[in-house]
Parts: sequence; C-alpha cells; structure tokens
Amino acid sequence: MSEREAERSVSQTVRAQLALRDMILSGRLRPGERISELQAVDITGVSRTPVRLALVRLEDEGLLQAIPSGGFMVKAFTERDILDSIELRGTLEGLAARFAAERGVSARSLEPLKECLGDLDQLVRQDPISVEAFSAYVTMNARFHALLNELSASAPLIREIDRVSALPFASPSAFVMAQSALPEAHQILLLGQDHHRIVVDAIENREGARAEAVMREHSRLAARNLRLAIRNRTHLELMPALALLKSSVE
Amino acid sequence: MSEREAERSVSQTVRAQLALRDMILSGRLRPGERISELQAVDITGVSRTPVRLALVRLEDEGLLQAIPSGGFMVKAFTERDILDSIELRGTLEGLAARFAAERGVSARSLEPLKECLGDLDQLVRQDPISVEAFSAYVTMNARFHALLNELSASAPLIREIDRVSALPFASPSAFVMAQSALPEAHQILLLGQDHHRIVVDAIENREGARAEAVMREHSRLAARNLRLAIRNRTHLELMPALALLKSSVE
DNA sequence: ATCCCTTATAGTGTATACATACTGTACCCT
DNA sequence: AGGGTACAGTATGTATACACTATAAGGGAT
Repeated sequence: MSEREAERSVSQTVRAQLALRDMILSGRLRPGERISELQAVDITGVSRTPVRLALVRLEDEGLLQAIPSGGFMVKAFTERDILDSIELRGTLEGLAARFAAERGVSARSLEPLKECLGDLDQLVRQDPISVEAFSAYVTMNARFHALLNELSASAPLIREIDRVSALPFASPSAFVMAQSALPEAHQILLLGQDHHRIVVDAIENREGARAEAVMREHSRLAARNLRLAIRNRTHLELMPALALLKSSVE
Repeated sequence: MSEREAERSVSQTVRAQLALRDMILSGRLRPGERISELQAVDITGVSRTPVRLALVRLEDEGLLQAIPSGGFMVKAFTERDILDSIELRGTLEGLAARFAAERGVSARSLEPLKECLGDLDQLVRQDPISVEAFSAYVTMNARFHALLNELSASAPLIREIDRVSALPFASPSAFVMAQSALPEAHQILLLGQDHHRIVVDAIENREGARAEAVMREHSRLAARNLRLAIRNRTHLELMPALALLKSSVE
C-alpha cells in the first residue's frame, strides 16, 4: 500500500489528532498556549469539524485543557504532576497484579507472559546494551505490561490504566530511552527485570499483596530514571514528553 | 431567571448530553443498543453537530462504546465490572488519602473536612433516619469525599477519581439511597461514618498506610450495599444505574 | 489623564448540505 | 436451491456558511 493510500485510509479526525499531538509533544506548541480552531485548521489542513473532534479527544487524553469561555490550551504539567502520574500508574498496575493473583490465572494464560519475560531476559543479559537492544526493550516491556494488565480480567481497570499510560511521561517505557545514556543504565534495567520476575512468581503463587507491592515499587524506577535524566540534562532530546513541563528545564 | 432563559444559557451540546444520559440511565436506551446520530437528533431536538460532541463525551464518560465501523452503542456492564469499578475508586481514594497523610496538610485546610464530618455526625445520629436525612447524607457525603480528594493536592489523581466516580454505579453515594430501604441501613451508615472519622485522624497524624487502608475498606461498603440491595430486589428503582447491567436483574 | 462605552475583530457554537462507507435485501446466475 | 453480486437505503465523515459571544482597542466624555 502506498503512503498516499495509507493516509487516505485513516479519518481526517485521526490525522488531525496525530498532527496536533506531534506539535504539542515536540514543543512547537508551548504549554499554556491557546490553540484556536482556525489555527489547528491551518496546521492540519482539515476542516473545522474533524479538528474540533481531534481537540476534544486530545483534551480527554490530557494533553489539552478546556478554557471556560470556550476553546482549548496546551496543558502545562509540573514535575510533581509527572511524578504523581507515574505513582498513579504504579498503583493501578499494582491493583491489576493483585486481581490476577487473588482471582487466579490459568497456567495457559500465564504462558505468553513467561515467554515475554524470557525475551526480556535475553535483552538485558547483554553488556553493554546496544541502542537497538534498548529500543527492542521498550517494545517488549510495553508488551509485558499489557499482558500483565490483561491478566486482571477487569475491563474497567484496563481502561483506566490505558488512559493513564497514554500520558507521554507516565507510560511504563517513558524514560527507558533516556536511561540508555546513563551510566547506571544497565543496573536499573536489571532491577526492573527482577520486578518483572517477582510479579509473575507472585501471581503464580496467588500472593496478592506481594504482586501489588512489587508493581508499585516497579513504577518508582521510572520516577528514578526521570530524576536522573533531568539532573544529567544531557539527553533531554530522548524525552520529548518534557516539552509539557510548566517551567521548562531546558 | 425563567426556565426558558436557563435552558438557553447552556449549550446545545450539554443539553444533548444530559438528555441522552437520562435516556440511558433510565433504561429507555438498552445496553448494547446502537444509538444512531439521527435518532439522537430526534431525541434531543438539536442538530447533528452538537449531538456528535455529546456522543463523544458520553463515550469518554464510559456510558457509550464506540463501534469499530463507526457510531456508538450503549455500554453494557457486568456485576463484576461494577464491583471492580467500586474497588478502583476505593484504591484511588486510598492513594489520595495516603498522599494527604504523607505530605502533610495544614490545620487550616483540614477545617472544612472536620466541619463536614461534624455535619455528617448530626445526620447519622438520628434513629430512625428520615428519607430527607438520607438525601442530605448523600449530598454531604459527596462533599466529604471531594474535600478529602482535594487534600491530596494532586491534580492528575483528582482528575482520575472524578472520572471513575462519574460512572453512576461507582460514585461514593451510588447505593446510599438504596440502603434507606434496608433494615441494616443505620448500622452501615454508622460504619461508613467511622471510616470517615478514622481517615481524618490518620491524615492528621500522618499515618499514610492507615489512611490508605481505611479508604479502600470504605469503598467495600458500597459493594456490600449493592449486593444487599440486589438480593432484596425490592427497591431497584432507587438504583437507576443498574439499567446498565448486561443481563438485567429486574 | 483616567475611566467607560462603543465598535470592530476573532473565535467558538450550531445547522445543514454533500460525500462516502457500510449493511441488508433482492434478484440473478450457476 | 444456494450463493454471489448489485443496488438501495441508511449511517457516519466532512466541509462550510451563518450566528452569537467574548475580548481588546480606540475614542470620547468627565
């Protein structure tokens, strides 16, 4: 399929949403800045109707904020907001792990998770870890978390986790790439992988409290990465999400 | 202000949203049923543009589900979904209470909460409790929970709590009115009020774990109410939210 | 000089017409 | 008789014109 056809296959609304999200995350639209519908029309090239839907969706996503008198502005986040969002995700993933453990999961449904765990093991075993391996880790890590959440078998919970993780700085892999530039990188990856192993073990043995606790702690690794990366300041380009910070650290 | 003027003061979008929500919660639109935009236009009397926005908002709210090929249908919930949503709210409110306790709150900001606690005390002290008092309890209870959540001083967390609580069966007061018809009513209300007292105490003494645990347990009261009310089956009209149940219990 | 009022402008809210995609049915061909 | 295709009807997707509201700037009066 040609690129042109591929572009045609998605709706104008989705296209506008992608374009605007890109503008926001890349920092070309600054936090606090108002986005008028006409401006968004200019940016995206589609008409006001789909632009409006895209803006509503982005508000829902948490990237935009409604202005009381109408219209939208780019949402600004404090560092505290980001840390809280990470803690929030950890809490929800902890609940998912506890549900899985307490309610029990079949050996069969645990298989894909264990397989994923093995793949991650292969990746973190390298020393030093190549940039490609980091990239592969991000993908596989996202898969691991998705599988884990599904084990909760709770549609309302999964819905909320997906929602929180949609924030660019709250997803499980948000700051993994930033790690790749840090000296502590390998050690942190090994710690994270140990958490993964523990949570699978806990679920298998129906240890709800343990499963919940380790997932909460797991999210703290992301918080730690964030702080390290900000302090080092060297590889901010690996964390586009920080464009949303209220008083930019750059 | 006349009713006509009041109606004019809200946008067509909001009006459509209210009308459709009412239709869904009252059961006139059944779970799984598709809502076409034209049908929604007939129901609400506004044109397709605001109807569409209202449908998107209701999807976001969780009452509707997008159909892959386009359009929306009324979402159906299982009893498990409802119980999970209640647990979810409890977990989030627990996190809010822990944040408040760990980070500390000023005596001044705790005042409104204590005042609210006192008002609730007055209400539950009556025996038997009048229906009016039950109704007042619902209002005051909602206020207490809102104040508590604000003490977390975490915008991302409050946002999620509000979102989850917007589900008609997950809010802190969802099944309080149903209680009013139960013999166990007064006892359950007293238990709930004790939870309220404990969480304030825990926050004051910066006992994060205790504050979190009691809010989690607190949400279980709602789950208990739900089960009791369903078993008794006598006052289902007090719980309009149950219109969303997949295989209706009626 | 300052404050208020008027006016112009830009932006959102709404309605509607047109385009396109999907679905179900009926008819025809095999 | 069964299956496939074509067509009609209905749905959503999109563009645009018009209406109304908020806001800011400029001019006049005090």
